[in-house]
Amino acid sequence: MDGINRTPQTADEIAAHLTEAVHEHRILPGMKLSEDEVGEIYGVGRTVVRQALRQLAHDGLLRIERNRGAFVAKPSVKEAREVFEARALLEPRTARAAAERSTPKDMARLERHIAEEHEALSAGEPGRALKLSGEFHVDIARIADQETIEGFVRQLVSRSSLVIALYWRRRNAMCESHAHHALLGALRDHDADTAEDLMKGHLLDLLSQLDLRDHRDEMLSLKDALGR
Amino acid sequence: MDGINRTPQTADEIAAHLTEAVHEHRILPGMKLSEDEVGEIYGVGRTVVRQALRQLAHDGLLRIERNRGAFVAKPSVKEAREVFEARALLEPRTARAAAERSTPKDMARLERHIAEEHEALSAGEPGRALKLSGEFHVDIARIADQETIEGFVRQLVSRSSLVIALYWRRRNAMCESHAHHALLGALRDHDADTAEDLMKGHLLDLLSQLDLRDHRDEMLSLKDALGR
DNA sequence: TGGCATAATATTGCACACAATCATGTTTGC
DNA sequence: GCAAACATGATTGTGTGCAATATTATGCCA
Repeated sequence: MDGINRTPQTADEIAAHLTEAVHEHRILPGMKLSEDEVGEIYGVGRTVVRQALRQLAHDGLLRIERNRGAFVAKPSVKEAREVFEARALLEPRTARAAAERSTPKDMARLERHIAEEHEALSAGEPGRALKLSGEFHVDIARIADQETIEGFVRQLVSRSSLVIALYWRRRNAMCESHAHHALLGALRDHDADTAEDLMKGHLLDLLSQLDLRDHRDEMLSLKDALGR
Repeated sequence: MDGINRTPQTADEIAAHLTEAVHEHRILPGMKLSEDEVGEIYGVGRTVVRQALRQLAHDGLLRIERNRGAFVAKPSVKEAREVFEARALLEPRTARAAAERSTPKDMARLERHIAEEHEALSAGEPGRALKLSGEFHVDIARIADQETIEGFVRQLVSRSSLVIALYWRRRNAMCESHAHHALLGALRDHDADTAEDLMKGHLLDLLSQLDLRDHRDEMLSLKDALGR
């Protein structure tokens, strides 16, 4: 649908593919990504894999330890708060700009996004729903025609996926699609104020559904300090 | 003073060294950074250089063209506006947070920064002054204890250096150190409102001193399209 | 003389081989 | 029996050689 080549070959494509796997929670925090292993999966040498891994590490998704390997990052509680504070600074104002610039074509795209999100939830694929939910936020920055901020939001959404994987309270469902639906309405009506407020509230909702007590990350870091 | 090893060896060190050169306007937009050349300078192989170059490209400082090489990016007018819009979203609120958390140790560090900035201007080293001016902004994010935003600001400051190299109006001096001095005072007094306002105004001042007329970048892109 | 096709050259893209370093399992001494 | 030191295996770090591709130079033809 979106990509022609079925198997990613270049470093950027592999990085994008791995990022998507993180978004869908198919790759979880703490997992090791061996160069040989990844290279064998995609049928490329270690040189290309290394480039992709360093790229993801630069975005904060991986943590490369010298002569140890690349591990999926496990954001600390502080890091989790920082990610959502940064999103709170960037996204509401970006949603306002998007509301002022939105076109019918953008609206159609967002509607399709929401529809797929619903579909994924109905089909019992929370990972795919989460990925689409993140892409929704990136798309708003794209509608605002702010490529620089779009890059930041993309990175923050990726790291948010890790945060959700670690600190999400309820495993069952993310019943947040109505927030996206409301945002869609504000964008269609070019209601900048409402769009900004909705986005701000949406991000606060997300944050409030996280369990960010201090001892949690210490437990996790201990757990893998002894039990891998 | 800051680094023990005089010659950068690892990819991150080389990337930092090159970034510093961009900040000091010793490396200008459009310049080509050959892998062999850079590798010979630092005494390392092309593998390490390639990692550093791709890292800088990911930050938007370089543009890597396939089988062509790495060239220092030349931000378009749109990109320049985006950079300062992103800074306007991030830095004022971050200055507010810094004002609420600033310690005497932080103040001493900032004072030393400003003193060095003055010194560089007096010594007729505008490049070094510009670099220190950028580090001032990054330091405020550090004082706010926001590592994620600090990373974004670091990237935006780097790209701002490129923007200034391309679109700055007056070549003579950047008499903006008084703005940094005023900010220092607000941070010392824990005056969050003033700090936020000062930062916002400071960024607007910077933007207003740029010549962002539309034809400028087309001229530049034409110039190197035919005359290298 | 100007335009185009072709050959030569230089630079990057990639895979591979060797070196360095860390983790693990074994052995030895107390 | 326990701890520490050592040897072994595995994984990453880096340099180098070959292949692919873009640019430049050259010669031919109109």
